[in-house]
Amino acid sequence: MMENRRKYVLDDQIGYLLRMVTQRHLAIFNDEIPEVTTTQFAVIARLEELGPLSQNLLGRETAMDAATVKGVVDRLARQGLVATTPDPEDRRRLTVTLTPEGAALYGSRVATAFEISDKTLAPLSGAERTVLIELLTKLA
Amino acid sequence: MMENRRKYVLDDQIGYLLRMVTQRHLAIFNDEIPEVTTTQFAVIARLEELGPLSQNLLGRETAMDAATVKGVVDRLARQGLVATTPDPEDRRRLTVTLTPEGAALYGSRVATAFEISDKTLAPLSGAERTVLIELLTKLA
DNA sequence: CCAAACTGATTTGCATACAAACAATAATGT
DNA sequence: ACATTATTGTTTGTATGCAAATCAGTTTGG
Repeated sequence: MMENRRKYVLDDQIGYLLRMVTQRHLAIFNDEIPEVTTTQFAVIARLEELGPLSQNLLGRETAMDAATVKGVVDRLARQGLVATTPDPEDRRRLTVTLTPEGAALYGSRVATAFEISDKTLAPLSGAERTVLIELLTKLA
Repeated sequence: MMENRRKYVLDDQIGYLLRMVTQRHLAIFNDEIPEVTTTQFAVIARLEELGPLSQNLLGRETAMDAATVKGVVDRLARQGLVATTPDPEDRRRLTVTLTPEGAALYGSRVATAFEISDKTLAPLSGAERTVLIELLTKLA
């Protein structure tokens, strides 16, 4: 008698693994860069890379929906790391700009951000890291 | 003149990739099993696997902290999928039990849960899936 | 035995995350 | 021109997720 039905082991499910690895990564990030969160840093990095963006476009560039990006931008603005200005061309738009303080934070923390990625991947060899990034990219 | 400093490309960072893959997975789950969330299903699956557990232990078994698991259990209890009873052995403890309704939901949805994992991994070959799960397990 | 340390649960506060509904504005087709 | 449609941003509601503080109950060391 063969038991053919696979057992649903939570720990083997992709969703559960993603959640746990994310938890570990967030903890490392929070230790190393307590001033901002991962999402806030993502916004700053994109603004540094692409220059001023409308709030909606910024959301698309950082994989956040409109409601989420609004909250993130609000909190960054409260910290003085970004500024928002109305767009005279399109009165619906809100342009989000990196402030000098935001740019300074980015400049002083990029190296640490790389270290955070390294620490997260520390249990893997170099080759394994490359494979993992490739596979996750296919799933993103 | 070699530019030696690596550029911080958000899309290559493990944290950003994890967030995007998780988003895709959550969307698939929500499509297929709208009655409960991924975390709620994780709680149900663990209770099915291990039987009644104290709320704190349940949290450890599902990688949720005490505050988070309380919310999840409360919402599951409101839906009648789990029940909580005080533990006479240790008056601090709250025992969480799967109700018949919860067990029925699990039974009727496990197969779909497998399909969800499959759909999430659909862009990968069988060999790639195995590798990915192995690598993520090392990072969890 | 009993103070100190520990554990279980709750609460508050903050930060994502997404769905749904909405208002204002812009673009489009006829 | 103008009604339809689309886009941008805001708001509300629900659900994680974690830190920190607190309270109640249990265990342990001297």
